Amino acid sequence: MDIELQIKQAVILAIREFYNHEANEKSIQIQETRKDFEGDFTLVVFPFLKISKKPLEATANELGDYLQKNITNVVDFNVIKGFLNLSISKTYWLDFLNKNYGKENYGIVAENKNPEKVMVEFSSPNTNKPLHLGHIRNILLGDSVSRILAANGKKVYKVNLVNDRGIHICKSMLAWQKWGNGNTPKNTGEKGDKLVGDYYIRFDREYKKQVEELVASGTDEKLAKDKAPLLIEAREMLLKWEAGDEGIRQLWSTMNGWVYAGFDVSYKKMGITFDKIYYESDTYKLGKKLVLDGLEKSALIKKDDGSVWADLSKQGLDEKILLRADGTSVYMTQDVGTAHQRFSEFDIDKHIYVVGNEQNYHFQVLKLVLKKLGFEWAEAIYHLSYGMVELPSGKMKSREGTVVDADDLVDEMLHAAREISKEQGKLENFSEVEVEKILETISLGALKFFILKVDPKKSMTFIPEDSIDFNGNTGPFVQYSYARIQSVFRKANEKNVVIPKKLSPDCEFNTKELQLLKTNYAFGDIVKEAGENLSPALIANYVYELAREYNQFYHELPILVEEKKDKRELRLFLSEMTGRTIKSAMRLLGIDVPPAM
RNA sequence: GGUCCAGUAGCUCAGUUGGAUAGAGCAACAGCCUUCUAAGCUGUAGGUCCCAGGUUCGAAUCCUGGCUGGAUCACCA
Repeated sequence: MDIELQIKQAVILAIREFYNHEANEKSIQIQETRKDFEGDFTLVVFPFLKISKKPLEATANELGDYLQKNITNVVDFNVIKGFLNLSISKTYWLDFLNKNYGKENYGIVAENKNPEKVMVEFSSPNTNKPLHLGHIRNILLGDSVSRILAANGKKVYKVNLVNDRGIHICKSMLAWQKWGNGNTPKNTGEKGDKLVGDYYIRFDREYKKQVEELVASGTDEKLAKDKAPLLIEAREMLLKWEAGDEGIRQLWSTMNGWVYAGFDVSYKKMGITFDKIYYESDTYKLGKKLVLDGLEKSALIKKDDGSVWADLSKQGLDEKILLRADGTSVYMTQDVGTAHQRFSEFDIDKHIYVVGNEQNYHFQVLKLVLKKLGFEWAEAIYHLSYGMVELPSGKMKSREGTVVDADDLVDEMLHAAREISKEQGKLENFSEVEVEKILETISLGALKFFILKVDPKKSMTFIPEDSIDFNGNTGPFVQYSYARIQSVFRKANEKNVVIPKKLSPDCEFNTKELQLLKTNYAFGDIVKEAGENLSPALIANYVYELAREYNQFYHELPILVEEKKDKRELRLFLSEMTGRTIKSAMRLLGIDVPPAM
């Protein structure tokens, strides 16, 4: 049984016996002992003083005594202030090692027989411009969260909802019609999403020019923005699209096709896949029927002009429109529809939306509307909200060209990895194919780790130089530690050192070995907790700690030199455990594992 | 103005849900390559945890009030 649980139960018994009192679980706090003190686990004694009616020292000693006598694995204790530090026997830790040694995926739960089904929606790009750094944060979070959920035994569906319709697409289409000269990705060699994005920018430029001209000729600015000829044309195009105009539809699907080809390249570069891709052009009419049903049940209200609203004033919000006066639907209506469709189609138990925090209000409302409509799964939707990615120079603005393009960024990371490796002569003994593979692994690992280590809900600053740095709290450092561990085994093998299947019971630890062991011990809990909090950052920061412990440890303790046999075996054991834990953690983050360099 | 989120070292970030003397990396300084990979390790320096109250054995963490920054408050998606 888990030692922490064992201690907890013993404490309950002790309190019942000594003080004739039923302690509630929550008052019993057991934590890992801080490094500077002796012991493995610490019981906080303060909460029991009122019950024991005895001085601090006496209470702590009494409890410590009881635990030592009643739990075989508690071999010693000491009391410092209100903290009871318990030392756990070496046998317990050895058992832990021996038990988990054979597990290839230590800390990861296999898929249950009857798993909870979770859908994760992420990426969700518009088809009028290429992916940028903001999308990268979204994509990496979505991918990583999916992996963490899967590692907790859930069945995960990764889905993408492409926003392929609307006025913004029409702007790109119109600009291409006017100034495109028949350019295609094929005849220009340009990536499709970039090509289309260029025309979106072109539209904006020409549109601004028109607005300026109108203002110069005396038109009110607000009016000018609304009445610029280009915008009117784009609106007309959208109407035609909605009416199913064949020519427009043709152009639309051609240009979107270019964009998808471009996106595929970007996703592939990042190693991202989806189980299903939804298109808004297929789903934008969904939800209308559900809203009308809700109206019938009087869950919603109809105004004089015929528009339909949800009244959320009781929940502290205002009213939200769901159907316009002309009966057409809005974004919210659509989301109600797609959610309903997904819950019935996939029979999912939970739906996670990875969407930026600018939509916090939207998802708050969505949940309330679903509840109003009477769907019992309304509580099962979760908005994984994340903050913006800013640059040292400030915010990214796509129209002002200050965005960091996703492909460019990945390429730059690769370039930096190449330069640094060349400079240090790290990859001299590898073939060209191997070198390319390693560089890709490292540069992508650096990017992913840099993004994921930050708490999702916080906005973050992306510093290009720091992201490319391979020292310190970075992906390459974690990969490096793993590679070193692999190297230990390779060298051991060369020297015919056999790694035993089981450690002998008289194997001794020193403090550093114990530290590393305890860090490994925590991994399973971290995975579980990260799943509950939907936080890859937790894993990232943890695995960095582990890699650091490892590096400090092995720096001082050569393994393969002459020393007592069981000591050597213990270290090989620890290496392998640590290696597996690091590898598992990297996989949860979506970071590739490098070979032993 | 209403609502939500954030504020921790010069910079970028952790801080295990209220515990012991608040931690890393970067940048600065001083060291460590015949040992397994120096993409590393050791040390020095660096803190009003935004401010003020409150809750209690105990607060970076919880509550209240302020300050600063961000998001949002569309018949856009």
